[in-house]
Amino acid sequence: MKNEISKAERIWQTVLVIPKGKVAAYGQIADLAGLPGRARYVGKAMGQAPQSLQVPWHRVLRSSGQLAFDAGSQHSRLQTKLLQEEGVVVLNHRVNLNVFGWQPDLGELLAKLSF
DNA sequence: ACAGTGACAAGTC
DNA sequence: AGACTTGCCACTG
Repeated sequence: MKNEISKAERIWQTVLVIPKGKVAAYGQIADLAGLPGRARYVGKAMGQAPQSLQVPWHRVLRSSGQLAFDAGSQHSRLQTKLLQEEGVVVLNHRVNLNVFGWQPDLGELLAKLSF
């Protein structure tokens, strides 16, 4: 025990702030988590995130709006399903960021992330 | 310490 | 629009 809050935890915390019905890009999460340029690490950290945190990984996708997983894979289907259940329209393995893209509010970030 | 790896992103053709 | 190239840097063996 030594490092209090690892980078991965900051990422998880940030993802947890994504409101239901919205989606965010990996790079965006990395940026909000205070780790600009660490988009790749975000994805890796997601895989390590424990279930107990209930991280809404399905609300995280690529900057282009495409799902991060391979089309047809079990993961992508689950992600699509979860998103649609939240009201997010997923067409052709992608999401319209103009409509469902998350635009973080400074107030909420301060309240939940306390940066 | 070093090299390989990666749920990405932006640029080029 | 699709395929390829480069940059990024934390993590792992």
